[in-house]
Amino acid sequence: MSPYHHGDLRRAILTAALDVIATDGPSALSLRDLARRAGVSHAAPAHHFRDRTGLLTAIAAEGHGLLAEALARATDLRDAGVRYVRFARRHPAHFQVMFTPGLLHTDDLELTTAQALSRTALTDAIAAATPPAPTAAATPPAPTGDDTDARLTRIAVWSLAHGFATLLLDHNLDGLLGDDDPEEVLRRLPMSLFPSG
Amino acid sequence: MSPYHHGDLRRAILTAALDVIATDGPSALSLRDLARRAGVSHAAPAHHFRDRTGLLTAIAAEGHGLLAEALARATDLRDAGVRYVRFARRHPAHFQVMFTPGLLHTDDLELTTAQALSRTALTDAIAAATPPAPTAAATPPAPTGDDTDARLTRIAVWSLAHGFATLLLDHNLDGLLGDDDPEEVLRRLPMSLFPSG
DNA sequence: TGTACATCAGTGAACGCGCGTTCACTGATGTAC
DNA sequence: TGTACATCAGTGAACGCGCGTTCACTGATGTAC
Repeated sequence: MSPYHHGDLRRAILTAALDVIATDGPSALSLRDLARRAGVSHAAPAHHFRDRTGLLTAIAAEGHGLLAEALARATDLRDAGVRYVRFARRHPAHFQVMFTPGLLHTDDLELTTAQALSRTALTDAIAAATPPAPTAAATPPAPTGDDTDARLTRIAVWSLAHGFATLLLDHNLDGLLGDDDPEEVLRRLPMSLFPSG
Repeated sequence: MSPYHHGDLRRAILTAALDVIATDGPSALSLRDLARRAGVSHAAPAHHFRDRTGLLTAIAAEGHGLLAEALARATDLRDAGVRYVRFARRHPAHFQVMFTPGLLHTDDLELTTAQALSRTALTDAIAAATPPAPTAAATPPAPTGDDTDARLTRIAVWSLAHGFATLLLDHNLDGLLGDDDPEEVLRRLPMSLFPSG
């Protein structure tokens, strides 16, 4: 019993870290604590992740991969937003880490690759969902180029989904949502932003 | 020189704390460090803020006061969004702290009072700006009560502004904004969400 | 104007703690021949 | 099938550090009489 080699210590530490982050935030992370949770000597984690930042970087990269995967299946723009928020709720620890570059080795190759993946996924969802027609009644059919429209749309959708997810995770919407299902509220939320539905 | 009494140690520590938070985040705060920065013995801060959490709670309360003040001057809904983001940019440390209840003494009276103030300010801005007419073309003139509309509007505007501010502060929009003024982009952003403009 | 006393703000030494890092090590695994 | 060797994963003792907290203290300020 208790063999010398752990089997999959890397995964075990990641899992423990996700647990800690989801409960107490990234600042509560300590390599020694994670080693303890994985039943391993305190110096072991350094073998797999150079340091705290390396560990967080690995989590962020994994998160971008998962997010890209989720967004790739989006059927339209509204669905992309819903999937974004769903991702944040299912993987709160990843979500909390992946958009705070101060915690990460921002030049890590694995990370930048995964980031590009999730960015592309969001851009694709928007490109697929927006023929150039805006729905605002007051403005004429968009004399500006599609690029500008797509860019503004992207910022708007991303901001909305990101803000909703952030406020939700930090319990700032509790009072406003009552017992309603957050996902359902989100779906009904920004009608005019989602012309495809 | 160097009189025994500091003069306004409380303010000095707050200022130092805001500086640290804006630079390295709330997790970088240590009371000893702040005492050092204020040129005061390390046990002094405890006189004014019981502990780290007490200090952060004071900052959050101050932040909600400042936000309420800014929002109270809003002329319409779009302006409220702009002011929200402007607040986040001018007071990044306050902003970072005030919506993460995990860092705070959530039952602190000063805090809850200030929170109520900023919430009211946002609600007022929305109530003033939205006669019950929704702009979405596909739906009939809103058979549901005004309350629902106002609630959804509030969540949408808040999410959008909050998401934009958060992404902006963490430099996640750098690539998308280029050299454009963030405030200007925000203003043009969500046309259909701001029927009054 | 003077004295006594309470209150408040800040001091500085001491404590125990958990942390990251280093380092020589040992056990397990795989590969070459 | 067997042996030698390299490589990798994890150990455990030791270190120095900054932290929060406690505590008896002292200097400054204000107020009552």
